[in-house]
Amino acid sequence: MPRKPKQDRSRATVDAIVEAGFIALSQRGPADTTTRHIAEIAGVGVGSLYEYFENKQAIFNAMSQRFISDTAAMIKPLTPTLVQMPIDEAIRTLLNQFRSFLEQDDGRYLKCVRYAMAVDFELHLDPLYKVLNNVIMRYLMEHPETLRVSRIPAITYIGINGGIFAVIRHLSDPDPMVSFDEMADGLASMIGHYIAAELSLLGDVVR
Amino acid sequence: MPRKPKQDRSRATVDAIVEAGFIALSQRGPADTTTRHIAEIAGVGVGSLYEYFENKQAIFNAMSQRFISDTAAMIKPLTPTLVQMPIDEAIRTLLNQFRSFLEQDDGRYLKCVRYAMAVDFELHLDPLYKVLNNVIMRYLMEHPETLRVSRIPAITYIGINGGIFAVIRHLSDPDPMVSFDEMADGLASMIGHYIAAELSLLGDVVR
DNA sequence: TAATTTTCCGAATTGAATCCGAACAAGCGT
DNA sequence: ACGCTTGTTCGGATTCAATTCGGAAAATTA
Repeated sequence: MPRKPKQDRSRATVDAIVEAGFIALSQRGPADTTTRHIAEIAGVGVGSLYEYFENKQAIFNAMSQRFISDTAAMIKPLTPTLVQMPIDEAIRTLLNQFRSFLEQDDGRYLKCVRYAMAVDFELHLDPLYKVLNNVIMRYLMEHPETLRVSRIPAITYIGINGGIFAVIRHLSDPDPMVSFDEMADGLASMIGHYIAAELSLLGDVVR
Repeated sequence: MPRKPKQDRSRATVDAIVEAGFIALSQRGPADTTTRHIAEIAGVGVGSLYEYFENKQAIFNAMSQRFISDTAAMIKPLTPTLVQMPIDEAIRTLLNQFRSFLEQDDGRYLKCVRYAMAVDFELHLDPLYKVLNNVIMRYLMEHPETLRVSRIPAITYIGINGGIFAVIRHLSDPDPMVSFDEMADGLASMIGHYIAAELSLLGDVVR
């Protein structure tokens, strides 16, 4: 029965715990991250963890949620710029931004995603999907001719999921077959060509 | 210091333990899968687990390895058939086979893969990559004109990683935006169109 | 069969996660 | 300022799962 923090002091404690979770997890890995480590790094007693979190797993969940909402917050302001770009450039930009985001703070997020991310990913990824879907929707409205491309929902689904996991996997891969830029370029031109092919097909039919 | 099994009896025990791991994990989830459960399901004493496995994590690792090698073994014999198909049909076939494979035995594998990251077992994907790369290499040799398509390594990388994770994620998604077939069709036509677009581009240059 | 090696076991140990009640701080009406 | 209620912190005590260990049982060898 964890409580909700009512005062500023306790909100700061909760924050410190989540932050300490990122530090501990990225430093020691999942096996050696104990509640005492987290408490020590956060500068609070072990007992305090259980004031606001059901159990250790709940701390990881909170971290996951914060990570996703931070990612979404990072992408949201890019929307206006992205929708003005050619599709392939937009994808390259997005992938590169995601990469720097994951690598900031000495790769803290990246290390954590590797471990903690998938506990329940459908639940936590939601805000990120929302933002990305929004980007795509605005893109379509900005370029109305692309609305006639078929299989847009399926391509969106694959693009988003494939993109997210390909980036994470690539950054975790000690010996990737292709460079990051090559991969980004590959995904960008795959989707770019798909749309071009669909549009020219439409042109043929209309003609 | 876990030992290597020397007799048939002990090899059967090791097998039973790994098998019990799959059953326990898919039935109770990662948090409630204890060494005692695994031992009980396997029909051995708890102590026996540690005769052949360093620790609980090592059991999960063995499961991961078995899962990947089973997957690779499932795909390998499909190679000759796949390389004769049009690319989009080959992709659809592969994705559907992967799906049924994951869903066999009441989704035992699927559930385990979902928990995979939660339990922190690194998927030892290497053997699977090897088989898939082999399929692609033979495909290219069977259809030499496709060798001139650019960015083949990058597209391969994205296709494999995107494909694996898109399938797993889709099958775990309680409310997917698109049907499985739509997704498979999307990936298939995306790659199909990419290759077609690249080839027609080459044609223009040559002409 | 006796000696040796391999396998199996489960009670005892260990250590991390979790609980809990006492002590400390903040808000609040008087 | 003062007492009262509510929010917050803490760390020793408790609980429970992972792991160990020493010896019994089974298989193998000679």
